[in-house]
Amino acid sequence: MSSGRVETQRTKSAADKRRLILDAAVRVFARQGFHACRVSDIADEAGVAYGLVYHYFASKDEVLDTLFLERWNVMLELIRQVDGEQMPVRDKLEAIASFIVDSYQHDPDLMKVIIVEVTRAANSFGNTHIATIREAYDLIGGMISEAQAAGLFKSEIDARFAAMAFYGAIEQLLTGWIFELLPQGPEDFKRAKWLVVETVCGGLESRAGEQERLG
Amino acid sequence: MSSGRVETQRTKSAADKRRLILDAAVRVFARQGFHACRVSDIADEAGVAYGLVYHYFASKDEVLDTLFLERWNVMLELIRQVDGEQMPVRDKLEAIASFIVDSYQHDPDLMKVIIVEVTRAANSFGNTHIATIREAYDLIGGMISEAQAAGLFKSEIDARFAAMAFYGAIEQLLTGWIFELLPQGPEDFKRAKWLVVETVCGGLESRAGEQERLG
DNA sequence: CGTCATTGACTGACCAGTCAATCTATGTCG
DNA sequence: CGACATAGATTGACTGGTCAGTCAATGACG
Repeated sequence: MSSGRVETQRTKSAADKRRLILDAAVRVFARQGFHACRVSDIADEAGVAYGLVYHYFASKDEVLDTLFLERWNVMLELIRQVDGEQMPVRDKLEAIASFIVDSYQHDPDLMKVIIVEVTRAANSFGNTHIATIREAYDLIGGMISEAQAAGLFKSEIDARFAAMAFYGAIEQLLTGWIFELLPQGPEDFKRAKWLVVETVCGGLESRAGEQERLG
Repeated sequence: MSSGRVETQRTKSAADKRRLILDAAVRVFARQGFHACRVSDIADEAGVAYGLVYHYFASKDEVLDTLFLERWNVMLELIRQVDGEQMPVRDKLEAIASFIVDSYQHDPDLMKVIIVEVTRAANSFGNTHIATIREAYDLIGGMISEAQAAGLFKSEIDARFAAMAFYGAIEQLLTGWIFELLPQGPEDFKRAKWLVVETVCGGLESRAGEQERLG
């Protein structure tokens, strides 16, 4: 029992150091960018020796890979779960938007790193993880496709394109927050979740506007 | 007259070298990424000596700055022009979407570089050019705001957020093409222009779907 | 004492930017 | 016309600094 506790303690302690480094890396990557920062910056931020980073990770790249995969897999799980449930498309899309916005609200640095250093980095990490990234797009595309088959969504708009537009709209809101171009109070986050879904599903046009255009 | 022609010839020739370097840089940046490429790669690609790059540009950064500003300013001009014209919002937004999609179709490498290396690079070039980038978002936001004031667009959706969602949707389509996740035939480009506007203005929901949701 | 965690000085490679030399085109003047 | 002058274009070897990754030594703990 005592040895078990101690064992757990030791393991936990080791795991904590690893996490300490990961969390420090998030802050450093967010502050300076992946390329602009040195591995020693991460070690310093974590309060550990330079070499320890290489005890837990094979390379600087692997640190970012780990951060990305950790978060993206949680999101994939959420999307898969939502996908399996019986609920209106609109609610499904709102659940996804909510998750992403909540992720940003909870850890803006991490989401900044993921967006800035991975999902758009077509020549480096983005390319490495393209299959994983794509999975999210495909799942969303599937949901939209289903809604189209059910007659709830227009069929003229290719589901894959619509999925990208939807995801892109969300990511750009985060980008707006990252660049401090959009207000980010609790109320703004809450409204943003609804706003993206309303824009993409219901459209920006008011009933009157739409009628005017069509009439 | 003769000396004038010769003068023009010389000037043009010098300008051509500069352009040669810029065009080569686009290809190299698109292929390898800004950070991963060396200045010598640009020189080699352009078929000029290493030092000549520094005759025309103060630094590697300045090459990318130049490429970005050249293109972004053309876009800003287009948006301003559209903004000043008397035409339906939908057509204005479609003009913008068309311009961006056409830009990609005409020079995918350049748009890849601008999106990947600048508009999302929150810690480097994106931050440098944030004021210029923002101008585009603001102009689009202004158009949406006007449409809301005229009762054509819903007023519940903050115009700045809507503008980001709209722009983000377009940029994500380009990202989809860049990562080769979306088909990119001439027909796909044509439909994409319409699709983004239809999604954002009219919404994905079919009349039947919307009625079902509301009823 | 054996195992794993931790340390940080060191190395080897890499590359942006410099610069002195060379070339080319044009202008000028005897 | 030809010799010389000037300025800008062009060249590429070189330098100085940076930094990812290594490793031998030390510490902690059972």
